[in-house]
Amino acid sequence: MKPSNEISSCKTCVYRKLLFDSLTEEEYQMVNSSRKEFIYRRGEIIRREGDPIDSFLYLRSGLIKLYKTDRNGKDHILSLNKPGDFISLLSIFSNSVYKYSIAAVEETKVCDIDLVILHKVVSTNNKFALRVLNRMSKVSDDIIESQFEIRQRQVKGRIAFFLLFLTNKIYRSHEFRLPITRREIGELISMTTENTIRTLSEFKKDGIISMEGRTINILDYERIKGISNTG
Amino acid sequence: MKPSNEISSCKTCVYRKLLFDSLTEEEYQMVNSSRKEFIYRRGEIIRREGDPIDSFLYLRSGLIKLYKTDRNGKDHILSLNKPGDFISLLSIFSNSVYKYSIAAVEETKVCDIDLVILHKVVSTNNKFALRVLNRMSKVSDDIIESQFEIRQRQVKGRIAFFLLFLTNKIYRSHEFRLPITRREIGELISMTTENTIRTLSEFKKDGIISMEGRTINILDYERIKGISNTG
DNA sequence: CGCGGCTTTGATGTTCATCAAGTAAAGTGG
DNA sequence: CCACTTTACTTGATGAACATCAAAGCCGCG
Repeated sequence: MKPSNEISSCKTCVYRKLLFDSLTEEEYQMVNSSRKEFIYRRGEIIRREGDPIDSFLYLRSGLIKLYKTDRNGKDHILSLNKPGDFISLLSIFSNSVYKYSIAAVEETKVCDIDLVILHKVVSTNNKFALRVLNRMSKVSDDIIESQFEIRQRQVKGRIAFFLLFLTNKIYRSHEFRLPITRREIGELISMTTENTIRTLSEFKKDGIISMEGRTINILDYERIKGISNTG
Repeated sequence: MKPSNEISSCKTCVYRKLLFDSLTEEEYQMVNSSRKEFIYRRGEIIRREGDPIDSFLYLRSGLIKLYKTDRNGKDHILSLNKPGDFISLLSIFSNSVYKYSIAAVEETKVCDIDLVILHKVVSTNNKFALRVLNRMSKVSDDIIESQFEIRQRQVKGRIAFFLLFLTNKIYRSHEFRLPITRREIGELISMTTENTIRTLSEFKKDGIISMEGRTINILDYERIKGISNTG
């Protein structure tokens, strides 16, 4: 991790409108003066479960995973998040330590605001507080939602569901590079690496996707949708 | 569902201290005057997924389940909640409809506050707003946490985990009546009714619990803990 | 008193994890 | 930059874990 050389302007930030819009000029200056930027490379851990929470984080660019390591040392990925989603969960208002680990799965730029400053603004600006909280609660809701979708499917349905997620939510394209390894896909949708690979290979053999290493092309979108809906 | 005959006093309510403490007398009167109480019997649905959210609900007594029905009509229980937990999730600030269904699993008393009133108080009283939101976020966090615990275990570990949940979190006793059917246990910990029954029977045969219908007695707590930790 | 939901057990088959073994790719340090 | 190491990827074989199917007893309730 390294501090970003040039701090990006807030003028062009998605959050500016989304969130900081409701701040007074004075409040905004306060937030902005404490703001730091960091860049993390693929694989770097941004925060570790149990780390003290002393700042409010949000994603400027890139892609991160929220995950948790179980008693056998196996990681379980709770969600992949992109700019517009928050990294900090609601725990920043109730917990003193992170409940999940956060890692970059591609080069990622993160803004970091001192939690003391954020608390100050939140306690004086109600509109802002509600916006922040709404936004953060969406992350939790999405995790619960996707786990519900995963747990009702078997392996083929899970892979299809995951491919649709990338197609529609992350890349908005039928062609993309898988952002995570096959092992991580398994950690996200609760199956083994081997079955992840086998299922992807099967989809390829059946001609519903093409696949060269990490590059995926959705050839038969409707059929994938069908598998996701019935598998 | 029926309106409660006598409205319980707020003086003795767990939430009074937890939450309403931070209200001014005027705010409190406003909340309280809009407050209604309802009693639901075992099996009654309190809210259905998709219902409009027009009130803020909290549990006075009893036990409820949050659940969601999948595309095959199978229910998946997300959590069991008792007084002190909120029923309304964070969606009350961001969504117009419920994302989950809520049903009583035993006779349950619910307080109902008009959402317009709640919003008004929230927007003027910051301390109260944060308390409400913290409290609600705990429900989401708990769901994510328990799904994480469930998905890393196989059937015996799941049943053991569930028994520990009842013992430690719900009843604080080694002897209790199962609040839900075996089918519902399966819906909660993602396994079939048959395997739920088989596993419970096995625990009984092995002498680590006793079981007469719904009545369970934890005979060998340490062994159950062991199974939950390694199963 | 009969119907439907809950409970139980056994038999059977499918799905999936595990194990093994090898190739390919990507870091890493001299 | 190349040898070395590690991590990622892949396929096949095997067996364990678990779902499904079937059949029957039980219980509460209208």
